[in-house]
Amino acid sequence: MRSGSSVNACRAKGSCLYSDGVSRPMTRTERRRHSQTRILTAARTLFQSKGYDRTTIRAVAAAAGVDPGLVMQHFGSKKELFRRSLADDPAQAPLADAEADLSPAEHLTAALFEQYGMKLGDIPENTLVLLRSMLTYPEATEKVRRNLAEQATRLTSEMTGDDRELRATLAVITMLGIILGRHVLELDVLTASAPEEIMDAIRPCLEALAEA
Amino acid sequence: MRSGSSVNACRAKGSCLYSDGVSRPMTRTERRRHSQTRILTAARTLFQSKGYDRTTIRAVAAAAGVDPGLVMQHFGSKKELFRRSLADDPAQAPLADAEADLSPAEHLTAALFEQYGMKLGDIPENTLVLLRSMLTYPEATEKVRRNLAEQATRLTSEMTGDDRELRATLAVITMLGIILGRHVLELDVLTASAPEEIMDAIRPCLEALAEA
DNA sequence: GTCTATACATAGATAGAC
DNA sequence: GTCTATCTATGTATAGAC
Repeated sequence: MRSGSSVNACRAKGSCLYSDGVSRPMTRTERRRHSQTRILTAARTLFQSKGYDRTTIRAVAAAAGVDPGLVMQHFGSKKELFRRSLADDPAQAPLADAEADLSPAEHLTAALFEQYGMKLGDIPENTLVLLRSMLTYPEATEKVRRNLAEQATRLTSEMTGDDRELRATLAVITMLGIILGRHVLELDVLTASAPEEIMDAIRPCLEALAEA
Repeated sequence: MRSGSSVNACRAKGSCLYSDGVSRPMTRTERRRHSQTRILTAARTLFQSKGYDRTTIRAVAAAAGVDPGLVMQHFGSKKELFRRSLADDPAQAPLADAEADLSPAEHLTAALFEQYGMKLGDIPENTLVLLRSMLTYPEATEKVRRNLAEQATRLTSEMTGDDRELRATLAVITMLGIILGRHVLELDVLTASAPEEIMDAIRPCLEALAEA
């Protein structure tokens, strides 16, 4: 009975309604993609809230409404599932060129806000997945280290002064701290403040770091 | 044979040499304290470097040169062992009163440095144990949240301006970020800089936050 | 006080039925 | 494609011998 098995498949993976409003059985490929997506979404949610170690394959499968074995079938290992949870970054926007009429300090601050500021309100899940595990999962630690160093280097190239590398690093770390405080530690003062308020409050601080 | 068992005990727990240079058998209480200390030291080292989840009772026991069962005997559970690794804070020095001739901004910065600055070079292990697990071990998260909130409140009381609570929180978070970057993430720019350099670089930033 | 042995739970991963 | 059953490893915790 094809319709019967189709109903089962639908229950397992959610709605089977297509854009034309007609419910029909999925192809193998479609169903495969659908499952993968569901699993990946569940994985991201759990990795993000509990970190790598405390997120189990079994819990991911349960949250996705599939069998644990299926998770392995699709992703091969927990490590790989984690990697895939980090991937597919939604358009990691490169730094735009500076407005011509900005001072160096304003420019650096603008660059930081462009990179982080827009994220203060709504951070991509990939980032939060990485941040949550950055202190305890070695692979995540290394990735964060590289990201921060890269961002600091980019800033350094636009700064002056003997200690510009140090100041650039401090600026990057400051933004990291704010994101941690707001989205991971969830300090109530930070979650209660609007992103614009936070940016306004931290701006003088960043501009101070920007100047030699 | 008392001397024989004494030798064994010594090997298990290190030297039995006393201040008078004579090796003699320990009392039960002495040996108990000695074991506890060894276990606690090993636990702190592991919790600090690998975090709560990846630190196993077995690894702690191995590092301390004792049996896993003994760890349980002394501390009852892993949670409790972790708590004890956080305790015994070496003199959590209260904030000293401000020098009379400091501006409010300088005062706040001085207060932060007194609290954190001295730690930039040499952080108590207890603190690092807590920080390493603060993103993944709920009990640690909560403790950090409380600590930060408390410190921010203390600063807020000495500040002015509508957004002083927010700015105080940002100041505290900034210091946290630096400590994380230097001692946990171990960003090479930060580990390579002297504490004084870092303090000099971040001072204008903190003073900017201190002013309404 | 300390260690051996083990109970008990839960993890990641694999093999094969459907 | 998906699920059941299971293997294997490892963890915390306990009971009892020494």
